[in-house]
Amino acid sequence: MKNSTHSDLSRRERQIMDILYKNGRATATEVQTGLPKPPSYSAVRAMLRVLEEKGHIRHEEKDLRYVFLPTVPRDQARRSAASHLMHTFFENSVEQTVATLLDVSSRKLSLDDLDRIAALIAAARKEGK
Amino acid sequence: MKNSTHSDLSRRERQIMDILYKNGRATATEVQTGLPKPPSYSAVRAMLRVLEEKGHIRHEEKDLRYVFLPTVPRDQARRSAASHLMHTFFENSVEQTVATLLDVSSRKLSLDDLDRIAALIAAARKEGK
DNA sequence: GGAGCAGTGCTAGATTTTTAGCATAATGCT
DNA sequence: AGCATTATGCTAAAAATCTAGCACTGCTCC
Repeated sequence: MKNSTHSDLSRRERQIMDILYKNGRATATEVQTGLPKPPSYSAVRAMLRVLEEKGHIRHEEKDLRYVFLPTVPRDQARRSAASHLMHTFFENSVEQTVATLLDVSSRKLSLDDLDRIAALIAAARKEGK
Repeated sequence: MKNSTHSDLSRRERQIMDILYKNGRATATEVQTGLPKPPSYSAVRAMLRVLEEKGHIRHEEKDLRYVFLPTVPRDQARRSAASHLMHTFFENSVEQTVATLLDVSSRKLSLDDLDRIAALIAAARKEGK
């Protein structure tokens, strides 16, 4: 069993996984167009094959095409990505992380959004009690 | 000038940058020990040299040793890492991101912590108004 | 029915990454 | 002074990544 931390993927592999996590699933062509400085189609296919061999992704057949998706469930991937971010950049401080998130996207937040976020805090408080 | 998105670093380069962002700064030896499956000291040095050539890091001399640090200021790196996370895994939703952060570290959060986070929301609300 | 897509599988080769090894310089100790 | 230790600089080469090309299959639409 491979311990597949996001951080021991190669550059292209990581870029591909990012697309897959973002979209949930994607065909080879979609991956190709999503990639920075897109390589040839065959190149993408080869990389997908390797990722599959390594167990990071799997494919399903949909209307005669392959659709690729991560083997690790999205929720789990999210959690570990979030942990890694906090750990690497924010000294594991939720507070600092949230502060930055709010700051980065302050333009796009409505009052309703803020209400919902506040509700999350309240819920956490109740839970912790 | 290189457009240095975090995502077009090689595997080792990324691992090294993570250590540097986490610690703020580090000597070659510290980088070495921080690396998963640590390679030889010379290997680390070589990679640091490359990272420096590419402009991702620089070094200062401290007591006759080199101390390496990222060229991009920590705050800026934080912001773009946080953005990338939200974008890749959370459909740009602050709310969902925060929910996951809270969940992941619920054990470690005191009521005070939650108060401070709530205060951030309140501040954002005031600001937006 | 066959020409033209659009997809897959595989392989060989170029390019990058990653690594170790060796030479050299400065320090500190005996 | 001489030696061990701990740095740095550089280079060659192993290993891994990344890429393109070709062969094959199945579909569709003249």
